[in-house]
Amino acid sequence: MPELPEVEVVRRGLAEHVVGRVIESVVVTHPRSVRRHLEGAADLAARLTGLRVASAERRGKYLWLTFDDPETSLVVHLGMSGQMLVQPVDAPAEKHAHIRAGLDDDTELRFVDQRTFGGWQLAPLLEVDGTMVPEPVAHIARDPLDPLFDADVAVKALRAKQTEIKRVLLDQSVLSGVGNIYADESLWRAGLHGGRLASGLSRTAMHGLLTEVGAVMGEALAAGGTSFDALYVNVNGQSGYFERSLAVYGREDEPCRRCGAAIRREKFMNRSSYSCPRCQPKPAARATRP
DNA sequence: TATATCTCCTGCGGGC
DNA sequence: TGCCCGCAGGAGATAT
Repeated sequence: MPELPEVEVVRRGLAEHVVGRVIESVVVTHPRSVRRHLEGAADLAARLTGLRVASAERRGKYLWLTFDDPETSLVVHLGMSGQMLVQPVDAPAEKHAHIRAGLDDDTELRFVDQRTFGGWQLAPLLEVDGTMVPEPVAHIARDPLDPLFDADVAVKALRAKQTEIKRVLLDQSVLSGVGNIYADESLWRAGLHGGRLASGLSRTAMHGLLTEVGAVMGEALAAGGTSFDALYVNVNGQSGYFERSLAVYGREDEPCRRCGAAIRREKFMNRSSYSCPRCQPKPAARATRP
């Protein structure tokens, strides 16, 4: 499941292998992968063809390519299972390769997506808070690895929410880049249960939590990301190693690495949450939702 | 307006 | 062996 570190690994790969290349052809074989491009697959293919890639950018979990045509950007979201692979043009197509863009160096940029939650779309660039971003990314907050990330602003936005802190961590319009895995890891490091009310945390506690979010993401990025299966890989098809460093996610009934208590798994927002019952005590019932 | 819930999708594993 | 069901979860749509 690609979160910020995994997406950044992919962005770096695109910067190395795709920037400077000219797109010579585009073939879309699964319409759902371009469902957010309302003008349709043929329009996307026609407008991409002939463009030279100028840069690979990222905010949170969104990726985009810019081109020598400053009016256009290609926005990519990997969803749960999306991959951006750079392969020799004659390499066998992957089972779920839904978009193939031929480049001018006899390679292909392929969008492979088993669960089809991700996709490509073309969008104009807008200036938001002093930074040019594609229109679909305009509502996404800066992420903790953004050089212009302001922790004080983020703490204020997080504490303004009258709901559980984990729900707010997953809200990309408040703080971007955090998904289910790193939310659980950050909360464990901060010693906070995800059911705590965001507005009930002190500034100091929220700053501490943000510090842990940045730390866990930085460590994951250094390890090349987290991988549970073949669904997350970089542009060369290689997996990361951070899974080995996860303290709580996916470790139900295993001992907490801090206190030894058995890690618990709970349902939250129709997905699993992992925490330590001793290090992360549940808040009073009034502030907890099942 | 803010918050909560539903829906999309596919492959895997477990149970029968 | 084959079928059914639950699970995984990002984010937009819809409901409250």
